[in-house]
Amino acid sequence: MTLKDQKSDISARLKEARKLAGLSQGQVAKILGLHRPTVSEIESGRRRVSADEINSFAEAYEVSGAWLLGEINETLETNDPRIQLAARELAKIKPDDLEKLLRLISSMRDT
Amino acid sequence: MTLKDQKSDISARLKEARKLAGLSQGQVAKILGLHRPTVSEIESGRRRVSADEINSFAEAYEVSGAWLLGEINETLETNDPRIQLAARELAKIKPDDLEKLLRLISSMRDT
DNA sequence: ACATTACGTAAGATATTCTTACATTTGTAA
DNA sequence: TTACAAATGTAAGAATATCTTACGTAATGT
Repeated sequence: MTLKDQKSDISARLKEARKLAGLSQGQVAKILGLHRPTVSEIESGRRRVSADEINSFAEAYEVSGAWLLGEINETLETNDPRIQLAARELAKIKPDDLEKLLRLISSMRDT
Repeated sequence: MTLKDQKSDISARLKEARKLAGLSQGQVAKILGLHRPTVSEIESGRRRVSADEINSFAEAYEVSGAWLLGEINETLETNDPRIQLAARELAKIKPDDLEKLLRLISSMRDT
């Protein structure tokens, strides 16, 4: 699989975000501790971007990492008979723990 | 800079999310088109994770990429054994139903 | 036009990742 | 416990990607 075939085009968003931030590739390279050609390669989609680099870019450009990833909010339907069965399983968990669990899961949940 | 020094520990979240999804490394590897040792290396922090891989993991585990990036505040003690136990129960529920279930319970929680 | 800054790219050196194989751990049934 | 199976960890050479420096072109401003 070539790099160009990758579905999510983070490179375009990185380039767009950089310009919105009013920064040059050289400035960004210095901030992130990269070489300038590396930034060029990234924005042209010839070089991958790691998780930590995404976070660094997001901070430098003041955008969310989620936006850089191209995450799309998806809605979903809530009517399914199997839910009630699953809910009965959940009911076995102690209320105190359930509260914590819900907070954990909701923080992980797709928006 | 070694890989372990990277501030955002996406590897730990990937491992946690996989277990919550009830998947083995082998299953995940097949879904994402990776070799199983690669998943192992990723979860141990010895291999980087690219932007597209983050999106793929997020979809497979049904968590947000933002959470995998560590953007969402982790206010919870995830090493609490009681929560791990509860999470194991939740892992038995089919991923498709999990999100629906969470919505149901969230709506019940508000009173 | 000239100077300066920004950006793209080439090429060899370096580093990472891939792939296969084997080892270790963990879970489970006899 | 022992034995077996499944899951995970890891080693090592091959394949690939990235780094680093250098040079070239395009854009911008004076």
